[in-house]
Amino acid sequence: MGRRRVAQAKGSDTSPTQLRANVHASHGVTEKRVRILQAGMRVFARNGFQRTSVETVAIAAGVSKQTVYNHFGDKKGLITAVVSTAADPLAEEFDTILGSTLADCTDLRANFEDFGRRWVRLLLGPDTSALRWVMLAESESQPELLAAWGEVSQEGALRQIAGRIERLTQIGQLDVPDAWRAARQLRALLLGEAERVSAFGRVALREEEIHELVASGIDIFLRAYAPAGKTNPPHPQ
Amino acid sequence: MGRRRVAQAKGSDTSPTQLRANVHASHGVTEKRVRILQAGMRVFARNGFQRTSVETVAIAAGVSKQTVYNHFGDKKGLITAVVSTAADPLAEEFDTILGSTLADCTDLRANFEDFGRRWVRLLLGPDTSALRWVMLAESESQPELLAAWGEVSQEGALRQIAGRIERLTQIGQLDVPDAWRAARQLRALLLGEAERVSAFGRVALREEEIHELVASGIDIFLRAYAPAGKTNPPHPQ
DNA sequence: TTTGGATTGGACCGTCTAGTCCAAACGCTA
DNA sequence: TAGCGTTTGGACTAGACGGTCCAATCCAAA
Repeated sequence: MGRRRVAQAKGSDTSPTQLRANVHASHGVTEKRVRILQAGMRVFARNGFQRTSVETVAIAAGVSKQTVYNHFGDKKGLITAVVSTAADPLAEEFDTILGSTLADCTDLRANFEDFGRRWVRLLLGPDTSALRWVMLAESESQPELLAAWGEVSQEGALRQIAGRIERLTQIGQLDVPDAWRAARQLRALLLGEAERVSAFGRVALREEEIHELVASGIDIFLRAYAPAGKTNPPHPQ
Repeated sequence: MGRRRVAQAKGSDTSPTQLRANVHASHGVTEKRVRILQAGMRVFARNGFQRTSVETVAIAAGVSKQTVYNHFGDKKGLITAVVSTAADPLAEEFDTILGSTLADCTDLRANFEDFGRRWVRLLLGPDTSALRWVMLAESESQPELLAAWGEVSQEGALRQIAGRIERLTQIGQLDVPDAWRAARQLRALLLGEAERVSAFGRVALREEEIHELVASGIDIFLRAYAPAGKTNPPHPQ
């Protein structure tokens, strides 16, 4: 703990562009740190936490091993930093998704499918699936890692979804006797199936797989919960 | 010419089981082997494959390390033997379950719930959840391990379930337009949710959790697919 | 009793890795 | 230019682990 530590300064800048050419130019304080985090993400996602040595990360980052230890203390600190850096934008993104879907609307099916696709993409898309797998696989040693990540698929997200379902029921667009249960069912249909198809995050889902999978889940969901009067149009494709 | 030396366990030893040519008396030959397998199951399930040394297994089995190597060649062989020993009864058990459920019957809901509970119990009950977790977590190094195990939750089982659903549709007890898709939905509702609740096999499911989870899954399934005429009685509880 | 495979204990090797330590080099800023 | 914090490379410790080798021993069958 007593190690000197550079300022936390966790910028929300996750700009895709990396490898800025300026070797020493602009204020190198956080630069090394960012490079280590990015390299860690790459190499951890590919090889797993346990099977990746600190030195490997250092080399991948073009940095000495000692620098890694200077910044993150020990391997556990490095892993934690990498994971939380990756998981940070997720909750926010989930709110964004929910902000524009599952509301009162004209085409309920299209709306739910849109939500489902974006939710699945968020958790199992190309950017996140590998790291998600690693976290799942090795969370035994660090269970707290899954907390931040899981937030967007756990109780917090579920509560919000249940709220939306309840409101849709109140305005007559759905006929759901138990919103909480329905939210869990929806998660199972979307994320459960997505996780299986993606081998629990080991392979990224293709867009067409996401489409089919979400269409299937939303179909049974609306078949079960669309009001009797509503037509519940089957997918036109 | 050396002594016995179970020579070159490396490459050529791809034979699944060395099938001890039981040169010896009936009892002693397999006894050590069985003890090693049982100990391996215990200790692997608790600590994982990678973090458990061969010597640990040997000690837990009350056997010398060399004996383990004599029987299984190397660590990979040991793991494979342990897993397949555990997974062996699963497929058979699934057939048993399916043999007595999802057939023509009077109470469809009770029948489906019975099937669901037994399926979930088979894959995530107290006996199997720990080992399942370990397999899932460490299948990166040995993907083939999941094959035998996954058989009861993968395509094979799914095909059988789809067959049952199709027949039930033909005799008018269900109204399912796409049996294959419905089978996948059923799996997501039952196993997907069960896996999440059990933290992907890390903790065994309690019987009441299984009950609630299966009741929920079957409820939406029948709500979606019960024929319009059928009453589809909600769970009396 | 002899025989020979099965078993044992333990030394041993090579490799990998987390983490430490340090002196020299570097680069920014006063 | 001098000072000061960061970085670097590399040597080093300590421990874990897979796997091998071997001499001694056990034990049931012939």
